[in-house]
Amino acid sequence: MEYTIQKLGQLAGVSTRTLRYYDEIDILKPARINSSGYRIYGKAEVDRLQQILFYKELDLPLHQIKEIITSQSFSPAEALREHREKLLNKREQLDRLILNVEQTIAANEGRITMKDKEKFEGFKKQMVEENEQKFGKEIRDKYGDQVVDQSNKKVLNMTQSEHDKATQLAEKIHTVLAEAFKTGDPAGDSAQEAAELHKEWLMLYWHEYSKEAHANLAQMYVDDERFTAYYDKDQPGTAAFLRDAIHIYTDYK
Amino acid sequence: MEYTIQKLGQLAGVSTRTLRYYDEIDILKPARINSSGYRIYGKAEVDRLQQILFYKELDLPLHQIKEIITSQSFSPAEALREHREKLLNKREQLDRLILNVEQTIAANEGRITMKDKEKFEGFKKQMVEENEQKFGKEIRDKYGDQVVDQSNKKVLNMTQSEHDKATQLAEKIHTVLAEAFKTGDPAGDSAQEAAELHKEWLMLYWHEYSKEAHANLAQMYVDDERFTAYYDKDQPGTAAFLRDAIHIYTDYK
DNA sequence: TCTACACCTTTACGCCACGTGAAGGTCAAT
DNA sequence: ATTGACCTTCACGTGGCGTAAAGGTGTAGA
Repeated sequence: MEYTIQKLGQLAGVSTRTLRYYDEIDILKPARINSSGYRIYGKAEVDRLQQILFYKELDLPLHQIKEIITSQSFSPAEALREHREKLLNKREQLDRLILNVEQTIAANEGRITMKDKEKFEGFKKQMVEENEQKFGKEIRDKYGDQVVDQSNKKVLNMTQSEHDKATQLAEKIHTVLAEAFKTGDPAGDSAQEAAELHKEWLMLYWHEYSKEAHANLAQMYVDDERFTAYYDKDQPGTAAFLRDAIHIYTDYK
Repeated sequence: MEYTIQKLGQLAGVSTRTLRYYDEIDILKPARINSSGYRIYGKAEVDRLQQILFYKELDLPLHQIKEIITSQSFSPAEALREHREKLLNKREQLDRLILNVEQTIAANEGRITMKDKEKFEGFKKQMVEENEQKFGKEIRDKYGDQVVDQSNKKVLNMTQSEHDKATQLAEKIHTVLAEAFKTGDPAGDSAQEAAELHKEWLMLYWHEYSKEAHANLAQMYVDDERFTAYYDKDQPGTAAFLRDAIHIYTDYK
């Protein structure tokens, strides 16, 4: 199959200018030039263009791409494996970024707090601070995507009235919880009322309720400092107290 | 919390040059200038930089970003929701690209064939040819990630000797299958031998075997033209014949 | 056969988002 | 008092094209 410059451009989704530029910098030459001086591309050029675009997707500069695919030690098969690796990396980074956005939304709604540093998780391309970057992932691994995702997903589709209700409930939890915290008894009436209210509040975000998930989430409030900071901001120890109350409420262990 | 230009740069993973440029083009001004002329950034600037980087991740030019975040009708909360949407879109596209790479690898190894057009699926950003773009996804939805992923994943980590063995087995399947096809009986000895060999071959790619997955894959060979083309290339109808043989072999239905 | 129109060509200037000096001032520690 | 890590402005360079401008080519229809 032979292609003119425009045909190839449409096939691959690039402009004719781009193809001429690639010709100019000797990274993709046409298979031949016809009698009128038109550039004609063949099968090999199609594959080569595909290779180029793969590398471009990884943000490699063209001169490096040129080096790579013109080097005689270049193995297309191996290169593809590496591509795949790097794309999977990129997807992980994108996932971090999505997590970041979701957390920023949550932070804006007062469901968690965020440190300045955390605001930029997912932007950094390098693997510096690998620990830090894995933060979100660890939470997910430990408590399951279910907990993190569900609460994020539903809130993003809430109506205004639902949202107002949630805010009101959250405030009520706060006052009842503060009252209960003074008694120091997580099994007491007010603490159990807080746990009950917390369940109600949770139902605005979750589709299904399970005691186990509720208890897990309570533990997460203690383990994840961003949640802890939110609950502890008036009285340190409140997050742990809420966890205890919920664990009693849910008969956990 | 206050930051000097370098501190903010490290926090956000951008260069000081970038921050000075953002100052220059009035997209991100420091909170104040100290007595020595140093740029000092505060909390509001941190948040604004985060917004800018979100938009940059979506490849918006800076002047547009400026317009957006300086417009008084700009709602950060809504913007975040939109961000999330677009990032999810981007991830879908990335998934298509990964699928593309995996298919290219498979094509190179002769497990499927690929048309020129398909070589560029996933590069095109627009939603033209929506049907075509969903192709890979549909296969996944229909047969489950398990079937597609497992066969892709393991082959990418195969050693040379494993790979040689796979190639030999594939050839043997081909000859036995061609022989069986002549008899026309998918329940016959040679057809069942082909099915058995196909299972052996499969075990080089899969971690676990189940009759159901095997039967499903066989049906996919018929439904997905790329596989069909591979099996039918010598004798049309071979893919369907293999499916029948495997369905008998696995007692499917 | 003329004309329209969609192609193709080369040449050349422009642009964005910085990178990379150069030349010099500031700050904290030694 | 010196070092060295900061900061400043000014200014030129660059990558990967976009976008005319000016002209040649191919073919379908009047």
